[in-house]
Amino acid sequence: LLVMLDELSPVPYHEQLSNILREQIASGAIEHRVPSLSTLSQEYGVSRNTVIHALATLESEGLIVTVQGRGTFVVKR
Amino acid sequence: LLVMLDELSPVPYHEQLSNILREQIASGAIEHRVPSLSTLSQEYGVSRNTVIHALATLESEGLIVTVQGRGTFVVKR
DNA sequence: GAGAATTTGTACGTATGTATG
DNA sequence: ACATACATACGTACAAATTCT
Repeated sequence: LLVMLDELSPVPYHEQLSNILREQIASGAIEHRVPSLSTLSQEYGVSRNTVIHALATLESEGLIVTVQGRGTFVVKR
Repeated sequence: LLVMLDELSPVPYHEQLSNILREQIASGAIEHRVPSLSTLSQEYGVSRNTVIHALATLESEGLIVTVQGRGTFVVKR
């Protein structure tokens, strides 16, 4: 169920992760809340900073919003 | 001539820097090429990562483009 | 209300890789 | 080949906001 990152791919981790999450949002697999930074970091085996990078991409695309102290959420459209 | 960052400000460094650069682009003080990461890092006394953060903001706004190995450039409009 | 736990935000230093000149 | 310049990624530390006990 959990798509893992490919360390041999030329696509960087942060981009692989944003691609995965974008797809999960599009498919409805993630409906409301995006897992926390720590959770994503552990599940995908990348650093917290890398997760932040991935989420920043999705936020700049307007797909999610992050709220300090609360979490990260899918933008309804 | 060089506006320095305010360490007491609640506005984070990366945002102060992106604000400064945005203004310099708008005013024409930076016409074509944005100083290198190392230059900005040294001049403003912040880390390379912080400069990258600031530039990423401007790039997401479409104001600049960064090209690996070449540099960072103002987008003509 | 107080305190702890959770969660995102900022920032640094470091290392290595990739692309250009 | 060498220097320059951006790209990715890690670990770490602390701050700020929210939520839970």
